[in-house]
Amino acid sequence: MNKPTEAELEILRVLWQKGPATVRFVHEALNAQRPEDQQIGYTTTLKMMQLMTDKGLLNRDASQRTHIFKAELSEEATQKSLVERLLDTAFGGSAKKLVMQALGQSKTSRAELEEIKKLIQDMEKGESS
Amino acid sequence: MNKPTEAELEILRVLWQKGPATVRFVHEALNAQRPEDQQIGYTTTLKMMQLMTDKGLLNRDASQRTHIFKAELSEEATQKSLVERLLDTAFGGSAKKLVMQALGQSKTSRAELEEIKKLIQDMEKGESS
DNA sequence: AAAAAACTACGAAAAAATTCGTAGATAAAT
DNA sequence: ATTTATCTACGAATTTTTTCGTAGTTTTTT
Repeated sequence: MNKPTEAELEILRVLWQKGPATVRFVHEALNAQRPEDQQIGYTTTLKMMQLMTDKGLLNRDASQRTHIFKAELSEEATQKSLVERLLDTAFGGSAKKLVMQALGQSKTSRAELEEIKKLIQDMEKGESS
Repeated sequence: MNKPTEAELEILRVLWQKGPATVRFVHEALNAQRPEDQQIGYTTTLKMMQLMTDKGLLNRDASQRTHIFKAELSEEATQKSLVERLLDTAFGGSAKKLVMQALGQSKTSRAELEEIKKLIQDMEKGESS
């Protein structure tokens, strides 16, 4: 029953990528990605992370004055539920459509394409029907 | 600049699937999918569709008293922008991760897998680097 | 032709998500 | 030892999204 909002996802992304971190660290990472004219305040990030902790999205180590937060759910688990949601809210359950959209619009590297192809081949092997 | 909200998507889905329709029709389709205890009011759907029309998401034929609405953007165009959004809000731009998630969790038919593989092969051909 | 049902318009309440300011405490710098 | 910077807590303002009630018309039913 987890559906992180957009703002929450931004924070999760930082934590997934950089590992457990302080509010300050996350905050700076967020603002680094934002245009000059829409930087957010420190307390906004702080509040956000506090709320996320209450919701169970984050986990905090408060043994030091400066708390360390980490994502409670793995990147994969969260992505899975997001894809699931997108799949049936917007794609009527068709993974093919989604995949083709995703590949069609982004410049995916050759190496990545190879990996995907391998995955597909494995799936085809593993399937009986 | 299009990012339909969840509630808006629900309406769009009806219109994509059923074609241009009245508020009444959409409204009933929506409530048909909802549990008894969270049905929405008619004027809610109406207002929603009016707002969507203002935003340019819908298009209305008001020549009759009972207006007929249709989705302004095609299902594909919208899906594209949704995938785009998901890609960079949750997958940090990595189409590979998204694709692998999508394939990993759904039972995609062998035929569909083939189609996807073909797409990938085409992409690999078309690329120079 | 009166009553009931169905429509749109529209203001605004309610709910959800985001943002921020202030206060009080601790640590760091001068 | 003072001042300055940094942190968390927390209430609340703002913004966005969703919901609905009321009013005024037109159509349909009785």
